[in-house]
Amino acid sequence: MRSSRPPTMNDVAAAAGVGLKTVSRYVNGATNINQELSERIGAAIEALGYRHNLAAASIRPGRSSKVVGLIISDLANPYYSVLARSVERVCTEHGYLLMSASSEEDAGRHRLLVDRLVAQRVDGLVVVPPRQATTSWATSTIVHVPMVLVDRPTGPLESVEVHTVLADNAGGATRATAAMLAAGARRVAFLGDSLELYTMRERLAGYHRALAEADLGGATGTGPIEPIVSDGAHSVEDAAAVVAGFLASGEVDAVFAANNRAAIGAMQAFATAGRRLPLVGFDDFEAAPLVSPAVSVVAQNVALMGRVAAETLLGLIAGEAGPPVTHTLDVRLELRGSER
Amino acid sequence: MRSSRPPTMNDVAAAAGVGLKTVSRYVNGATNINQELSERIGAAIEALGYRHNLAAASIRPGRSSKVVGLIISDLANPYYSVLARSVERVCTEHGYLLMSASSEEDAGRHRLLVDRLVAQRVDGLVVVPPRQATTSWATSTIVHVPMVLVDRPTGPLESVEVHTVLADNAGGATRATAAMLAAGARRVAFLGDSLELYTMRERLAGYHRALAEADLGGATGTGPIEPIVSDGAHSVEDAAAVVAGFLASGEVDAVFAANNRAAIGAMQAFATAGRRLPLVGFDDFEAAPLVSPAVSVVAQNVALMGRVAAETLLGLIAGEAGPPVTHTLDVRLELRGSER
DNA sequence: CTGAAAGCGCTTACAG
DNA sequence: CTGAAAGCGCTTACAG
Repeated sequence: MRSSRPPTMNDVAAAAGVGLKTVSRYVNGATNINQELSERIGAAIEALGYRHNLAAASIRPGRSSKVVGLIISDLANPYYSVLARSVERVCTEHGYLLMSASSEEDAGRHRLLVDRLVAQRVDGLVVVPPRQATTSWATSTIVHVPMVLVDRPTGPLESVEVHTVLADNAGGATRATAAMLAAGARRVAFLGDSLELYTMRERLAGYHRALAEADLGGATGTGPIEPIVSDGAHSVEDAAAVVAGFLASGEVDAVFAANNRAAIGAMQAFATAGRRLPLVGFDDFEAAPLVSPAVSVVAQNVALMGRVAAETLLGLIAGEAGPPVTHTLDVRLELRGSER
Repeated sequence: MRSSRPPTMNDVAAAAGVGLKTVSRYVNGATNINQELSERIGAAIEALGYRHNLAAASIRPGRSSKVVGLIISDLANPYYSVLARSVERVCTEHGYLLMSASSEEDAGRHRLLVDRLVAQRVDGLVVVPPRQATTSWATSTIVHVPMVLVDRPTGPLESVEVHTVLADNAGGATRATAAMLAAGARRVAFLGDSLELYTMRERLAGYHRALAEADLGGATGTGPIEPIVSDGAHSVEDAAAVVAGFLASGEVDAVFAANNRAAIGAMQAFATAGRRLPLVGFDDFEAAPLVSPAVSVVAQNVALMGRVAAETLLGLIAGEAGPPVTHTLDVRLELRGSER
């Protein structure tokens, strides 16, 4: 089916009886070409089935590949697929193609992907940093290719500043917790995933702040509010089990679910137990507005995060200078009923 | 930050005082290299910060780029992101990188993406065909690069057979419709998206078959069952409006929602009206098991479709011959309660 | 406006 | 086991 050797620009030049350079200009859309030569080249390309080879065209240093790399945790996770789509959209607008890869939250695999993408000579990288980097990967990568971080900042090992796009995790968590406190809850539990995750640490800090502010405000009038913290919501099942425990203990009267797996697990536990507690989740999810009562959430503008990251990267690629900046994007508290 | 000219293999060879070829062997993992030279090369690479240039390495004809292209409708759609993740996983297992792009169901953009990916010299393509191709894009593409179709077959304009991975859309629709008929429904409506979509036509055909079989079986005993068909469920809102109409008319006593936007729209219309009809959807979705009653669906094994497509493509790339085959994967009827 | 030459970073036969 | 030469498909100065 496929011929042994695909036709090259040289073949086209020979067939059209013109110089190689003229074919190159034709293919690259130069306008000032003799009408007749132009037609002969077009015919030769058609007849030979010639396809321009962008990979060959881009090996010359300084010439960009017009490909951007994206490293996320897992493309099947809606959070990351929306992010990827948003990055892709910006790339498309600027004539770039996207190469995306899932690190699966594995630092070794993350490192491998960075190296591979750099070897592939992408023009730049949008990266969700690995959970626990054991090497200063960002510092060594930034030397080779422009890079923007998203969702999480660099780790403590890094000795370089990088452009970063974050959501206001702490602020959102504070508002979510405060909403339940305002509705009369007193023993609000934090239900999150591993505190190795930057986003979880931030959300936990925000939760603590809300409790402290309620104390100061004398909102409850009966002494300090004790935090109740679980970082065991690695999966929906784990989260459901923890919440079942909350229900059984009788010591919890509201739940701040710090990611959407936690929120869904809580919903399952409520359904199983036949009774519910006030609930606010972090990150919106498809089912949230469809159940009864609809689940209140802190919603990140994921598409905007992707757009800002991609536009920042494209700016860097285009040569924009300036010190690295961290964008912290606002989140939205979506009150739908479950907070009371 | 980035030096003017990145170091090349030649620079490494000079710095290490060895031939270019030896550096090439070192970089490509050849084992039979003099220990001392090997160490000098390693040190030079480290000192210079050399990175292998895969783009340059792959321009030689016959040498693969180890990159696979994927064209889907929209990466932010969970159906496609799960498909993409599955393709990515197989690629990873075989040392390939994935370049994915969203066609947005636009034939022109689809064509552009195919051309761009071919120009980029991907080793192969996994493609969701465009809804309404006005050119024989598949026929002309297959000449340049191995290709596997997924979710939909080639259009009528194509004069070539291509490996294809499909779900049993018609069979699933028949079973979904039959389940509601069996539960006593008599006026089951089909609620789908544009019939320009292959999958919609197949699901509609399956729906008709279920009605015809019920007639033959004398399931209702009161004459032929009349089909009620709407292809207006382009969005959740549209679907909700159509279902609101069904409820108001009193002429519909069950709904087969032929995609998950239609199912979600139906749920919203039920919630608004305060009463529901038996419902079965096509394609599982996150909220389906979480609502009450839980929504019954026909579930495709999307991950398996991606895997089969990717493995077929990698086989083609590896040189496996044989006539194109169409894989039609089974779907699963997930009965959760809403069918009655 | 057009072409022959040199070169991009790398690998592939070919000698040693 | 190692290296100098030729070549991959293309673009970039440089002449005309």
